Formats: sequence, structure tokens, C-alpha cells
Amino acid sequence: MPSYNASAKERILDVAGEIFGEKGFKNATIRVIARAARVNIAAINYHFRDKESLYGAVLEEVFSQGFSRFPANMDLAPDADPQQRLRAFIRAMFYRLQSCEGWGGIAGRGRLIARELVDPSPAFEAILDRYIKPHRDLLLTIILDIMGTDPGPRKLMPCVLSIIGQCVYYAMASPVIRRISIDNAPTEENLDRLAEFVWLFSLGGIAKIKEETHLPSKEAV
Amino acid sequence: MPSYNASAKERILDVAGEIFGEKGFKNATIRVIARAARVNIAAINYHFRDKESLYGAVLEEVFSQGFSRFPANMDLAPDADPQQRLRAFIRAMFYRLQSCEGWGGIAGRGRLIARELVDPSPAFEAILDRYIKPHRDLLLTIILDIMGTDPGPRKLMPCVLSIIGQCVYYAMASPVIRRISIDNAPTEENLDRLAEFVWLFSLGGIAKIKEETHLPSKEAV
DNA sequence: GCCAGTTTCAAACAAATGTTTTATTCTCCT
DNA sequence: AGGAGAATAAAACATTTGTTTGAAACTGGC
Repeated sequence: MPSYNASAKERILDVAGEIFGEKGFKNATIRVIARAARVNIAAINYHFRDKESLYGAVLEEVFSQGFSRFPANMDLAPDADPQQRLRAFIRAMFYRLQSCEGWGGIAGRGRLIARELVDPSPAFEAILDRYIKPHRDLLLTIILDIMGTDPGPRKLMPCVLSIIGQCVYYAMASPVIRRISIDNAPTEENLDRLAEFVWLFSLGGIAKIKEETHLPSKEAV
Repeated sequence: MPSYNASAKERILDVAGEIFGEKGFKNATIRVIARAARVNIAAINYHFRDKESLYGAVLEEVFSQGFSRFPANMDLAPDADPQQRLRAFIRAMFYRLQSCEGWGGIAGRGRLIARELVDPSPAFEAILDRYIKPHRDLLLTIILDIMGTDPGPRKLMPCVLSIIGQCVYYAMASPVIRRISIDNAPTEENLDRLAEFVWLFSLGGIAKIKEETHLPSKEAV
């Protein structure tokens, strides 16, 4: 995070992430961003051409930093079994999405990603290829290793989506979750606890899916 | 769904749901809504005072219709066991969120709800009390019935969120899911298949959580 | 010391957009 | 038929907002 005396370009990039995340692309105005970055309005267009390009740069910066600060194998022993790899994957996802050091939880950049999932901007296509798809593939192999056998794409991909869905939902629906639940402040303790829960829940889910897959006797429709 | 010859007010309400869902509140302009509803711009302000009130009316209408068309006990036998009640709950949620008769999946009103989860509008507060919270409480009792014993709020509420999270994620991230997965068109067959998957996955998750809860021997930190 | 290139600044521009106004048409009751 | 109230239409208004412009200030190298 750029300090108070960082260059104008860095300050803009940093502040824009916060404001885009909080307000969304359309509601965030370059005037507000400029004021928060202590910069003239024209400086934004000078350094980033236009608002949309600035947004693209922010998106790339946010993903790059998020994945390098919290890689999917965070705190993982080199010889860890697939269950522990899943645990690390989920925990990294929680920290990346919600911790202050990551995408900042409720008020911060996490919502920027949430918004992209709901309606992706043009700049998101590159993010998909560079970050999301490799991340999905990693989870795919972890699940395959846990199961031991391939249940086929009709079961495997939903496993991926169910696991990612849980992680993402906590982050993207946090404004509502805070209203219908409690204890969801993104403190380190809560993130660890929730990640642990989602891990166990998902292990149970994977086991159940595997069990049902290898009991094809019930209904051979 | 109001027919071609419905009253102007009905046409506006109907069309506004579609356009708000597709573009979001800020990006949807009353001029576009007016043209699509074959109505003068001023008619919107005449019938709904201002844009924000129109949005509030749309939100209420969307939730009211969604929950009455697909109640959480959809197709459920009166004497069903808690597992079947969970199945119906999840299936109703998928249909409500994604089917054409419901909130219309990808291009339709489903994304309106997704946007509300990410950043709720002032009008959402009432929706929370009238629809979301009772819905959450219903799921709470179902999970309690499945488990048989109360694992405490630290385990119970996350179960709710994990289940709802899976359902919502399929709907709200559908633009991205379509890109990283396949077979996710909201046809009746696919919705049934996915709901069935999420049901099994969640049953496994609940079982695992229950199992871990009643093995408190491992680490009594 | 001076100059080319870079960066910052204030002001203005043009387009979009929610809202209001005023007039006209429609509807229905007596 | 007539008229009061509801509904619709066209135009104008006031703001907001992304972008551009042209000048000023700054920076580093000769």
C-alpha cells in the first residue's frame, strides 16, 4: 500500500481500488478519486487515459497483489495430503477476500471482485485467464486427489463451484450477512474459524458425493 | 407477467424489473425504461414519484412474486422428513433464482437480487424483514431437525450460510460460471440436477459438522 | 543557465440524466 | 353533454460527470 508520499500514479491506483470497491464503477466518480488521492482531475486522464482504463489497471493490481500475498498453498507443508491442501486453499481464499491485508472485506476491494462476478467488465476477461481459471484447475486437482477417482465432470465441476461459492458468498454478501447473522467481522480469529468450518463442510460434501456416485444402483434412469 | 395491453403502471413495473436487473440501478436510465414500456418519461415520475421509489416497488414486486411462485416447501409432501424438506428448500431456491418463470436467471431479475446482496439499497431493509429473515429461520429449523441436536450458533448459522451461499453463487456468478464451466443454462433439467447436487453436498456437510461437533475430544483448547 | 520532456493545474466543454412544468387528452360519473 | 380528475405528452431545467485544452510548474541532463 503506497504511503502518503507515494507518486501521484501510485496514490491514484491505491485510492481508486478503495473507491471502486466501495461504490462500484459507475457510482465512483473520478472527481472523488482525484480528491482522495490529492491530485488534479486531469492527472487521472494523464496517467491512465480514461476512467475505464484506470479501472482495468486497478483490477489487475488488486488480483496480482491478492494472489501473491495469499497464494492458494499458503502455510502449506510441502508433503501435505490433499485434505490439507483443500484446507489451505479455502483459508487462503477467506484471507484474500476478506482480510484487511487482502481485499479488505466489507468496505474494501473485496466487493470489487463481487461486482465483477455479478457483471464482469471488459477488463475481467484477462483476469479470468490469468487468475481465475488456473485457480479453478488447482481446486479441481485437489478434489480429484481427495476423491481418488474421477466422478465425471457432472459431479466434479459442481464440487468446485460449491466450495468456491461458499467462500465467495461470505465475502460478497457480507453487508447482508452482517444483518442476519453475527460474529462475522473479518478478524483473523473469525476468518480462521469460518475457513475451518467451510473446509469441514466441504469435506463432508465431497465424501457424500463420492459415496452417491459409487452407489449407482438406486436409480439407473 | 403483464401482457402487451396491461396498464402503463404495470408495464413500467414489469419492464423496470428486467432493466434494473440487467444493468443495475445506476446504469438503468428512466428513459430506457420508458421507451421499453412504451410510455412517456414523465409517466414514470407520475406513477412512482421518482426513480428510487420505482426501484423499491420493483424490488417488493420481484420478491413477492418469486416467493409465492416458488415457496420453500414447493412440491413437498406434508409429512416429509427434514432431509426432504431441505431438498425442497434448495430446489425452490434454484428455481426462484434462476428459472425463467422465477427471477429469470442470467439476464433477468436474478441479478437484481445479486446486486442487492453486494450492496443493499435503502429499499432492501424491508425485504430483509419480510422475506429473507423468515426464510433463514426456516432453513435453521430444517438443519436443526436433520442434526437432531443443536450444535450451537457457531456451527448452525454457518451451515445456513454455506447452503444459501451455494445456491446464490450459482445465480449471482452465472456470467463467470458460464465462462469457466459448461452445462449451466438454467433449463429445468439443469436446475434439477444442480439442486440435487447441492442437496447431497449439503447433507454430507451437515453430517460432517455434526460428527465433528460430537467429537470434541481432539483439541480442547 | 537553459531547454526538452514530464507532470500538474484551473477552466471549460459536451453529453447524459433525473426531475419538473405546462398543456393536452382521456375517462368516467352525473 | 359537461366537467372534474386522472393520465399522457413534449419540452425545458438543473446537475452531474467524463474528457479535453492550454498554460504553468517542475525535473533532469547538457
